[in-house]
Amino acid sequence: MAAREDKKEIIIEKAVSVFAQRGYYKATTAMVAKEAGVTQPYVFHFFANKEELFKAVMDRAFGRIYDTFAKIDAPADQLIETMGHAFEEVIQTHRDEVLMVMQAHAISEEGIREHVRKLFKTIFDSLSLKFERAGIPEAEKTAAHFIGTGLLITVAEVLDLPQLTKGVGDDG
Amino acid sequence: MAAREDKKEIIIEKAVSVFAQRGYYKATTAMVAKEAGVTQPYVFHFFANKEELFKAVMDRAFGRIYDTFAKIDAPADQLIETMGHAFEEVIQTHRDEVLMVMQAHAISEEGIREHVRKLFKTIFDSLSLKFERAGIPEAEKTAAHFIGTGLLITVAEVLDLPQLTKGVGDDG
DNA sequence: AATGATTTATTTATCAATCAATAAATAAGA
DNA sequence: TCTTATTTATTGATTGATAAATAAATCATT
Repeated sequence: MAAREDKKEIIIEKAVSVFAQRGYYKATTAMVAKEAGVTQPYVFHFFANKEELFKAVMDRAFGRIYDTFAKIDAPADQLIETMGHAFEEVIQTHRDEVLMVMQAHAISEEGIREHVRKLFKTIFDSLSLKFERAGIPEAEKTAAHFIGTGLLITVAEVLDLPQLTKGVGDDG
Repeated sequence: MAAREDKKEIIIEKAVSVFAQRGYYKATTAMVAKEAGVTQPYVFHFFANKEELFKAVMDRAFGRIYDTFAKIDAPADQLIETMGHAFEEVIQTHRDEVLMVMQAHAISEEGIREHVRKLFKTIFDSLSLKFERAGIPEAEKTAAHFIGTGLLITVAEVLDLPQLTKGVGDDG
């Protein structure tokens, strides 16, 4: 029988796709449990409530994006382009996670909103620092633009409006 | 006693703020009814279901943003700046409506998503056309960037991260 | 103008469904 | 046997929605 940590891991993994596809409110703990091959009440053995489960899922998804940017090391004049490509790659390999992260700001649960706030701030700060260290002028503005582009890509994906991203990513 | 259309109007008006403040799923028809000074079932006398009510609310909010841009007439070299200022003004005068529109893409109700898609497309097309007619190069890309900035402002507002919008709006 | 009939507006009461969460019971392994 | 892992059974709370009842307004007729 699978060890406790394994089961917890599986639940988080499956919850990512359930939350991503249905959104926080339409995703039920029963669905997550079913996907993970576990009974619904057993989810609450690992997470105090639905909110805590979602936070764990967000940490997982955010972490992947954070790590993707963190490990990039390119010369200043290619940094933004390289990071842009890296982001596009994450979107392809972990589409659900990225879309979920970029839509999380719309969840009106106070605890979640605060958590999401911290995660966005962490990403923004690390982007700013990276750009600043690379000697890129207006590092913060560039970081903000980077996030704004991510949001735009998400809306284009979710609403199936590819026109919105035609030519996006060509420059900074 | 208020005429039928008046009541419907009042319900939409109050529903805007309820939906904006609580989000689609956490907003209940009972709350909307209470704010409008009406009983909960009576809301269903005007709208077939919660979804239809929300669509009406979205039309109202989107319409305001659309009209704001539509009536702007400025020389090409000042158009984007003028429109940016106009948008900032709408955010101040009708904050709830703007934030709601910019977050609507995260609602996972199929009917709503399709409606939101059409509204976003309408705005994007009209922005593109306006920029194109003004002789602005890369009109579509500019329109997309405009929307992306709106999304960024929304996230900054909702998550209380003013750093994200420091310096945003200074250029195109 | 007063009265009664008829339609329109609005409420009370309630249903059926869903869901997160708890508690108690059982199975498995050490 | 004792602990850990997991399930069954159940609950309490919400919520969108419906149906039946009431009140208010409108209108026709005397």
